[in-house]
Amino acid sequence: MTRWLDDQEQATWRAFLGATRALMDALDRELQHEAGMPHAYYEILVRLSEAPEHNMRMSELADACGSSRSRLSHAVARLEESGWVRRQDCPTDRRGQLAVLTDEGMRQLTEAAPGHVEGVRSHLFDQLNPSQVAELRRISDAILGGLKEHRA
Amino acid sequence: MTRWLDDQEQATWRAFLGATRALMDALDRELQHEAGMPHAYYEILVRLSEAPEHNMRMSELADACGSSRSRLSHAVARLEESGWVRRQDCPTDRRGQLAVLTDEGMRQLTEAAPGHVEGVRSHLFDQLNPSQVAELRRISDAILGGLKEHRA
DNA sequence: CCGTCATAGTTGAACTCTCAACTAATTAGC
DNA sequence: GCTAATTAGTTGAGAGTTCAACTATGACGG
Repeated sequence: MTRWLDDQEQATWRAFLGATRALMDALDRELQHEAGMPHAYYEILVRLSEAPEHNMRMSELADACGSSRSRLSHAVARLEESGWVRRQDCPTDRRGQLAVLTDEGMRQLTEAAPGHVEGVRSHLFDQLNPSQVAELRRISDAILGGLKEHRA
Repeated sequence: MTRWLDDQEQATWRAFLGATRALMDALDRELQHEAGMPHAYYEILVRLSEAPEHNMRMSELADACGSSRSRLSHAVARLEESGWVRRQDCPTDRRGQLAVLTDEGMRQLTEAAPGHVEGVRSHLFDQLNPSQVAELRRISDAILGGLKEHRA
């Protein structure tokens, strides 16, 4: 009954696994080394920096980062200790919290960004031709689409 | 100086990030739920099951799994507690250790495999057409190749 | 041989993530 | 309005990962 992987699929799966793991590990290591934060935390700062007023509801932010609420809660607690984010009560829903990017957080992000972008470019985009980039986009969208359906 | 990402690259990067994260999270959750182990541990069992005599040197195994030595050491310790792997002194190098898949470990793997493969198929391959699978393979190889060069 | 350097693997602490349980506030049904 | 069900977010414990420090063995140059 099991629909096993054929050789082509098996090889693709292992290559994909190896590549994404190595890529993420490299970016995480670089970011940790140069900016003192893991990639997941960097992404939180990015999302906040793009939000109006540099703030977002916790849930919104969790969705944007593809993170669980719990994970985000712990992460924001950590970022608060660093002084890069602060929490604020939501004015329209008394259950809610806003995560707000501080000026110091924005400064950190501005410092970290060039190095990280260079990492993404050199490890990923420099290795692919334009049509591969386009295809990677379509492939990623397809995977994400499938997973969203599964959840529904 | 910084080679920033253009819109197409930015969108591709975020889609890729979201897709791989969601995919790995889903597979990890399924494996944890159905087999009581994370994906990284499953991979260790797979590699051992493919090795002659069901055993491998720790370093070899770490390389095969794209894992650090430390990570593997902790993981094998955990798998040893579960009785799925055991350690054995290497006969040719007194510094070395062999990780050996136990019969019970093999049984666990055999039980876990169909569910996991179904996950990989439904979440990944069912979402892609054959040419996308082929392209994903080439893209993954390119990324991996680039990272290996970087290290050298 | 002997000192130096590299390799194999482990360890503990600090950190991050997951999961389930929990509080508190909002919404929906009757 | 009042109770029940959702939703927002937090918390603590347990599990996995990272990093640097460490032990022990093997390899190499003189």
